[in-house]
Amino acid sequence: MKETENYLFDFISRYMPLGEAEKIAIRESAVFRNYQKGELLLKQGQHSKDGYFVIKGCIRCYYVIEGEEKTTAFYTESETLSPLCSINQLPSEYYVSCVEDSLLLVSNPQMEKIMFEKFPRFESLCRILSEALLAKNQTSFANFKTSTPEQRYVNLLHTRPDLLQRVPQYQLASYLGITPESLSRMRTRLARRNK
Amino acid sequence: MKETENYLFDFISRYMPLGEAEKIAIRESAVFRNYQKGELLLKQGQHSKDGYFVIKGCIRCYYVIEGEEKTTAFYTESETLSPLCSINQLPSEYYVSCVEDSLLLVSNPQMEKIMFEKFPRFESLCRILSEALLAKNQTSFANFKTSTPEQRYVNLLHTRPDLLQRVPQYQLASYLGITPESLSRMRTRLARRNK
DNA sequence: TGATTTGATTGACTTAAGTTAAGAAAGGGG
DNA sequence: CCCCTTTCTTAACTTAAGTCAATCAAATCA
Repeated sequence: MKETENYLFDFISRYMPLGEAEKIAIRESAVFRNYQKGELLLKQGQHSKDGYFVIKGCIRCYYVIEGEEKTTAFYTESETLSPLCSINQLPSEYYVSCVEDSLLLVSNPQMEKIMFEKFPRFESLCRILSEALLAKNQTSFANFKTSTPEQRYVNLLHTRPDLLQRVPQYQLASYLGITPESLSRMRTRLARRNK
Repeated sequence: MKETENYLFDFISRYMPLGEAEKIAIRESAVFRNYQKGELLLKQGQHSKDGYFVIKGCIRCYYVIEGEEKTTAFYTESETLSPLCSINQLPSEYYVSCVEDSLLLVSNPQMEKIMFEKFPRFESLCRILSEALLAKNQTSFANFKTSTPEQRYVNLLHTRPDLLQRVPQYQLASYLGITPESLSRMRTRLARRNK
């Protein structure tokens, strides 16, 4: 457990140095949980305000549209899945499942509220993190819009090469906005071209 | 000016009720600025930490890729453009320009810091707003990924019908992830189909 | 191990997007 | 009002993605 706490502290300190008292507070209230490969953390229709910070493993968001899974996001080590429905109070439109056995830090607004009251700097931290996530998300979206499927794939190859190993190809396909068949053909096309 | 302040207060109060002292503080430090149609608020390569809240008008983000403008976002009344480069300190990769004469509230981290120190609740507000923006952005991205160009266009027709009037079609095209020619053909296709 | 499920590939065909180029329509400024 | 710029449309052609179906490979499990 010591190790996973240090992992978390290292991550946080990239954004804000932590005092001892604050570390203790986190140690006392942080909830770490293990999930198994294939486990569902959230189903469509459920109400959940939980957020997840990935210590180890990989989780995935997907929609089911006309019976088809459409994967929209993967979260791996040091990445945060923040809930979409916490503000509007609507039921979830998507699923969250575990791609691998994973260790996650789980949070929710009630826990955060308590922490913010005790340590206002945590709210500062969360604001900064949230702004950073927003910036990252906007950049990814812009990148997606301005690229062809092939450019997206090549880009993924460079920016997150691990994903190609960790995740089945049919999930990557919808993540890239195409069908599994198209991705398969694209790969053979690229292989032929680079030979 | 009274009117534009009230507009801002109304927006904020959707998220958090404001006390009189807080309203006064905003009144004293808020910077409103008018921009003309076509004016550039940010150029590629510039360093800027300014954020913009649109009181009236429309602004647009676009990249220039191989000489082509690729529009990635429009911001209209009550929407916020938060800077992407404030954290990483990198030069901007995109442009921001005014689609129409616009009235904007301008902010930057220095101003925010002063406000946060005087009124910690502002930081709370900014955290909440930022989380809401993140959720909205993630939902838009997921929607984009899981839709065909045609579905995106039809969806835009329903969710932001005003944009089609305010913005030239070639800018909408890249916003939808397609070329102007494709959008034009798509429109005739749809018109023929619905007749 | 053998059987079953799951994931990846391939092929044939359809559809729509990208590209290039030309011309028409609309809008703004003098 | 006309000219010029900007925006939109149309056409012909190329390319690649979607779809459906069959097959192949690999992982899982009884």
